[in-house]
Amino acid sequence: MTVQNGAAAPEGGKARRIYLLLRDEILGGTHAPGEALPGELRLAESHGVSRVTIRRALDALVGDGLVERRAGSGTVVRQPSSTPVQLKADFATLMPQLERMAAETTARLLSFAYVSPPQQVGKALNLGPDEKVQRAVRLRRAHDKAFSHLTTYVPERIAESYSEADLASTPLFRLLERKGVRVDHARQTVSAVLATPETAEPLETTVGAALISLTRVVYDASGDGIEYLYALYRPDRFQLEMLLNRVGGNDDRHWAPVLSETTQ
Amino acid sequence: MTVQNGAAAPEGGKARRIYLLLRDEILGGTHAPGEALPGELRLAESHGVSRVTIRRALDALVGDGLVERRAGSGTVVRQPSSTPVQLKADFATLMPQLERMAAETTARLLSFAYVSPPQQVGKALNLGPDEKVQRAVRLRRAHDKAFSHLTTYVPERIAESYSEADLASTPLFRLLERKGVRVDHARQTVSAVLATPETAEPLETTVGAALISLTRVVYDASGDGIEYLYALYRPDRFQLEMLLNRVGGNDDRHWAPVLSETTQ
DNA sequence: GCTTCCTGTATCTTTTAAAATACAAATTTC
DNA sequence: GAAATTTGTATTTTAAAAGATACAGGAAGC
Repeated sequence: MTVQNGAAAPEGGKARRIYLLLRDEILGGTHAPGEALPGELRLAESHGVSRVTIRRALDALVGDGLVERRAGSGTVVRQPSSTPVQLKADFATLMPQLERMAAETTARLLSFAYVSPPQQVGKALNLGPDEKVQRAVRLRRAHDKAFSHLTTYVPERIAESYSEADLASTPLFRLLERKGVRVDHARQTVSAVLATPETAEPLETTVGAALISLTRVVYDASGDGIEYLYALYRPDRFQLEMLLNRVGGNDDRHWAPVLSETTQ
Repeated sequence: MTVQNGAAAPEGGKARRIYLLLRDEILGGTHAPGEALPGELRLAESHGVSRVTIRRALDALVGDGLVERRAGSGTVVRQPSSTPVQLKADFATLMPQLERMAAETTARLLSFAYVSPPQQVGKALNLGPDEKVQRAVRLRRAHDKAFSHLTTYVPERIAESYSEADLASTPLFRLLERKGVRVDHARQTVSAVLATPETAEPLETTVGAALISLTRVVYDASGDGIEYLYALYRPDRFQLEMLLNRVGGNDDRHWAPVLSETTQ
């Protein structure tokens, strides 16, 4: 990553790079709705490319409905008429959020199979070398817009207590507790990844777009891994949010998450 | 984003796209260290490009020191010798973590100025139309490797109580409390963005790489905004982690974050 | 030792992207 | 209404990326 002595990273289409950057900035709020972007000539100069290239990037943004151009006037960020509702999940109390959310959202099962676990999954769940896992890939939509791509791995011995049909209708969580698994604690990690051809397509986005990734490993009371979740979220349609309070006395002031109801 | 009626997004350099994807997968653990990648021919087929293009992408990975190639044998993911230490921060108790971390890390001030706030910042801090803010951009390194890029906005009336030199030596947080600001609560949001030319360079990464973004707004007891933080993290050098416990009785079982010491 | 599967290397062609440039037309500003 | 600024459009040229193809050479399995 740091070492750049060998071959340099391929530059890649400049128009596309600028398209992705501008899109990111617009969705991220750097360019607020209603605000005019810098002129094409200015953009060309600041990005070190020709105006034609800037134009190609802007064409794509117009195609996405993110900006409007007016000859002679400028290019303006559109009001996000189509996505006024952005889903938010609270970090601190994640599950209840998700369960409540499940009412408004639909989940589609994209794939379902028993496979040998990827190395990292086997390690996290502490599986034997020949133990198999059930892998399920689901796509969640809200208001007919895909916002998350979930891949779950469950050890075969636990997974065999429910069917594919159960999974399609009931949250995995409920199924496990019904079976008598005593869910105890979990560890989750948040990161960022690029959309691949496999994940971009169901999420209705572009290869190379930034996605939030969340990895969660759930354990039972005895410390055995129960479930490995790898979730991808479109940052423009889903946010992970959390409230913190400053607590404690003078010597030990620190932050603690607010556990009450959802923010907002 | 969804609407693809207008101009399609520019395709962009395929070699670069594949380079970024493979890099992402390697750093994300999909291809474990020591494991052989699929052969060039296989990769070419699965990505729908020629072998030459795959080769260009792999060349760049070799240049980054992420993979090793052996003629006749294959291409293998290298053991990450250079970055064995990955920093982790706990979400639930973020600040203590950061303060402790500050001991091992260095921070460099990249820019310091009083400016008119971006629209989103002004709104979040509930500033008047002509109120200015102090903007400071800092770069954090650990073991000589940059891992985070921080931009903070503080209303002018609060910021004027400390100098640029203070900021370089003392955490912003301490400065505020010393001044008598009663830090009360905060709201933070995690997302994912692409590295821009401006952020990629100091973070020693590539334009178009995925970065974790964290936005935090800190309020005082009366609800006034004190600080707006926009942080970018390299996902390969920094992780946001959090432990959860399953708590509550039968009727109201839910998750609660573990507040004790760091995980790991 | 033979076969198979892989990477290394080289050349040539085709395709695509980017740049340079010029000018028309709409809009704002003064 | 003149000037300046901005987007719209078109053409030509240049540069870069991708593809197709062929063959040499190392490594592993049988």
